[in-house]
Amino acid sequence: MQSRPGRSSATPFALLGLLSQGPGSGYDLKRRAEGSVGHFWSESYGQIYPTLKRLRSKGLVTCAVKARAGKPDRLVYTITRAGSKALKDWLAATPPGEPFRSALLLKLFFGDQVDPAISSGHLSSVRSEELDRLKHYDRVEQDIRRRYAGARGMPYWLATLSYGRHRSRAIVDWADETLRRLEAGAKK
Amino acid sequence: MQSRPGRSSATPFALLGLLSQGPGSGYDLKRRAEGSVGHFWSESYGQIYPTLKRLRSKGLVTCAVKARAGKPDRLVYTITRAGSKALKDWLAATPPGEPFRSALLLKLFFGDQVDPAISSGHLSSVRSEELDRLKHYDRVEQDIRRRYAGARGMPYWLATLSYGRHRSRAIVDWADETLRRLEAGAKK
DNA sequence: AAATGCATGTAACGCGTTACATGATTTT
DNA sequence: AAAATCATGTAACGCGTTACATGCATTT
Repeated sequence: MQSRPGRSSATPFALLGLLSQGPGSGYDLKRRAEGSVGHFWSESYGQIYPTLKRLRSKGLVTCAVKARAGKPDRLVYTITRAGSKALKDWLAATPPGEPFRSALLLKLFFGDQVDPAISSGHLSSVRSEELDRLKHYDRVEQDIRRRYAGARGMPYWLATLSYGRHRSRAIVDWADETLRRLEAGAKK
Repeated sequence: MQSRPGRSSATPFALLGLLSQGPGSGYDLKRRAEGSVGHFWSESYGQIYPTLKRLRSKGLVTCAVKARAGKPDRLVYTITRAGSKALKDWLAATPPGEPFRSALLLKLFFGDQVDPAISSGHLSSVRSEELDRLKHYDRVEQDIRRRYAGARGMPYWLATLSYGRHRSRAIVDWADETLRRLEAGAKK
């Protein structure tokens, strides 16, 4: 799309991507996101509903009202040819460098201001969080291999999972190494 | 500090942390940040100047005007006892889980919508970016070891650098692995 | 009777970046 | 003569989250 200087948001394209896997309501997309791109992407309703309306006004999706007895109406969105084109163009564009900000590293960086046990504590915490994540990834992998066996997207889905594994593994290793070093330094 | 539900920003504490290493103006702090926490934290003037004023109104820093012939006046901020206390309290508090969002992974996840060469291209790009970063980290390490030899904070500064290395290394490994797998899958 | 799930949406808020405004000095 | 550096700030904007509002159905 256009967009002056800084502007740009991946959110509309995340939604188009999810819709490329099948029509759905805003509510659906939220749940679908949690069960797939959830490890590295999240959307809130405050983003989803307005964005779907904008996508519709641009002709990138269509919307149909599905009334169902007893339950609330659903607004089911479907991606259009134009939407599919827009998605593909975005996918082809070089992703922006991701500026990363870490409060953990900030705390660690100023670690000499506090008792070393505090920094060690932070490190131990993230270490165990990342170990939990690694276990979680194992479960997710088995789950999607079973549920979507043979799907064309599978290699790509597994690739994003693998990223998570490498990332978590690296953090665990770093935490171990850093805990050892800080301990050794304090003992001196 | 307090702060209802969602609120919280590490920015004031990043500035307090930088001021704990010595007094400085907003301009100074920006440059100081770039040369130290720059790899994992950044602040813009739009954040720095208003935040310094707020810190001052809370008594966490003091401000003195330094006039210098020829050059513009400087507003030099100094951390107070109360500021130092606030910083230490923040450092001791458990850092929040960091929600990470990646446009790269989003593009890769929907990779089956486009030519595989596009995903491979993205992977190659990040791979070489991270390799560049690794080289950069080497230079930075030599630099700070020389310039600040013996400093109390050194082990902590090196720890954050090490994080960057582990992270970059992991991304390179992942990219290599993923490039191989996608290639193998396409050939089948 | 209360809580949870389904389903859609809006309003308010906070954070952070970018762009702009100003103005003198020094470097190219 | 033009550009970069020093130095401080404000205004506008965009993104994203949280909280709120509504209302019916099902589960506890």
